[in-house]
Amino acid sequence: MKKSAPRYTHEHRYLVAIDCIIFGFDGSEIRLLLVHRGFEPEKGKWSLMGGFLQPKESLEDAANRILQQLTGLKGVYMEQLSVFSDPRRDPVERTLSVAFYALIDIHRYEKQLSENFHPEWFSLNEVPALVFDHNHMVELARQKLMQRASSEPVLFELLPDRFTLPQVQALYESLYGRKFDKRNFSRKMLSSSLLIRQKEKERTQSKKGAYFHTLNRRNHDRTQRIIPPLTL
Amino acid sequence: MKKSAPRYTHEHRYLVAIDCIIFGFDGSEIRLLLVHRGFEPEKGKWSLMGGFLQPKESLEDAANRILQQLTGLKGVYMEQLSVFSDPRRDPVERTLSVAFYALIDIHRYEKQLSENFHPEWFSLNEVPALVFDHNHMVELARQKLMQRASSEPVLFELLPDRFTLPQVQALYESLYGRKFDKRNFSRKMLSSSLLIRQKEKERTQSKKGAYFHTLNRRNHDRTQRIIPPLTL
DNA sequence: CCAAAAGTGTTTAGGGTACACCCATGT
DNA sequence: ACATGGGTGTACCCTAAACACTTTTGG
Repeated sequence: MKKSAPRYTHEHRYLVAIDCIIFGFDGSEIRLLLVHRGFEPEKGKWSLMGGFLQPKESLEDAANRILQQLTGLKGVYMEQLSVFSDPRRDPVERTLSVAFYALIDIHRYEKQLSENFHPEWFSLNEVPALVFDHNHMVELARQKLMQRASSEPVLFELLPDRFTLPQVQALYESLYGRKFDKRNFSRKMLSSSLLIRQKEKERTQSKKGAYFHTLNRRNHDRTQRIIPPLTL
Repeated sequence: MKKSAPRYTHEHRYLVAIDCIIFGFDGSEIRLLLVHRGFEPEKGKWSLMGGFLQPKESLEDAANRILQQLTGLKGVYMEQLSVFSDPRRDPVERTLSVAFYALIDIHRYEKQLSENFHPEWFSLNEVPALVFDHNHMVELARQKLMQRASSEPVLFELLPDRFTLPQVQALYESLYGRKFDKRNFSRKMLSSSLLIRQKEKERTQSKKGAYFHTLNRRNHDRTQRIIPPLTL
């Protein structure tokens, strides 16, 4: 009730940061790309890749810019997670942070681009202590991704253009921390008509070889529950 | 570990607003509480209830403050929806807006408290043109609520302490814009053991009267998919 | 007695789950 | 030949969906 006719001129302004939770998949488990924080406070500690919002960009623009700085990738799948706004989350000055999570094909990631940040991939199960509330962000992103992936085929964003069914299964198992039955899993996947089986096989993982598949982009568009609830 | 730290002196700072999408249920359909915007630009147009973030509060604090200003209610179910950050969304000055949606028991809402804002309840199907990107926010909130409600019993936040099964069904039907089969619906609801049937009946809607029910808060806590997917 | 809404049970079909064996190949 | 991982089919169960009649009571 304190302002009867609020003018913008009397309002406070805040720093706005973007932090990116970058997921990748190494073929057997989901990983997280972290960097060494390059400035005080908490310089040198592990951190999510982040940056400040610039005057002429939207948050989505900023997130893409930051992601590209680190990975060299553009046009990556990305989603807003949440804003973190505890007044004391950054001890230097009050800063709001908008967290985004991104799913990238780990093989397209170009190491050399980002040497300044000393980035490293961590297993989702072995995330080190991070600056500020970044551990919390990671945990929330994991949960949201689990939820999302149970109703939409987003996890394919983590896979290369050609992938095998056992790879897909390993991906789901890694995210949900569970084993799935091979037969049921492949039946579900194939019945979605999301996958197109190739003639070639992948032969490094087994003697018999596993068929490569590609995504059927046509069906991929429909956000309908193509992948059934997965009975999580 | 922290040293006397530099401020982030070269970074820009931004206005941060909060906008609340306030849902209610009048017994037959879901409604939206809108206010007359009290200041320029777009003064007098319909708008979501909003306000600016204050220096010592988190966004959640601010959203609760704003909601209480308008409705007199505290401790309301509320959730962060998204941040809207198009650089040109507010023509006066760049403003980020964090949208929250809230579910309130429309009967607890106290008209008199909020006369300054000339609030009015609108049917979700007849939302007028709103300022800035508020129509977009409403649409997104509706979608998110639908999603949420299909896996968690959140919609009970819209109902009074005692309610009838036909009311619950009308609520779901209003949100999803579909009819459900009475028999299947009540079986699902009752099998969740979320509801406790009372001895009294509600008698204004029908001659026979419908049993009141209350929420079983014990089961309500488990976020597990108590309410089955509802086959949307 | 009639209108209006509330309450209740059965059948069927589809999808999820559990479960075990053969296949292809490199060593 | 054998070890390793890849691929496939069947039976059961549970849940969702479709569907219609009886009950209550105010007018």
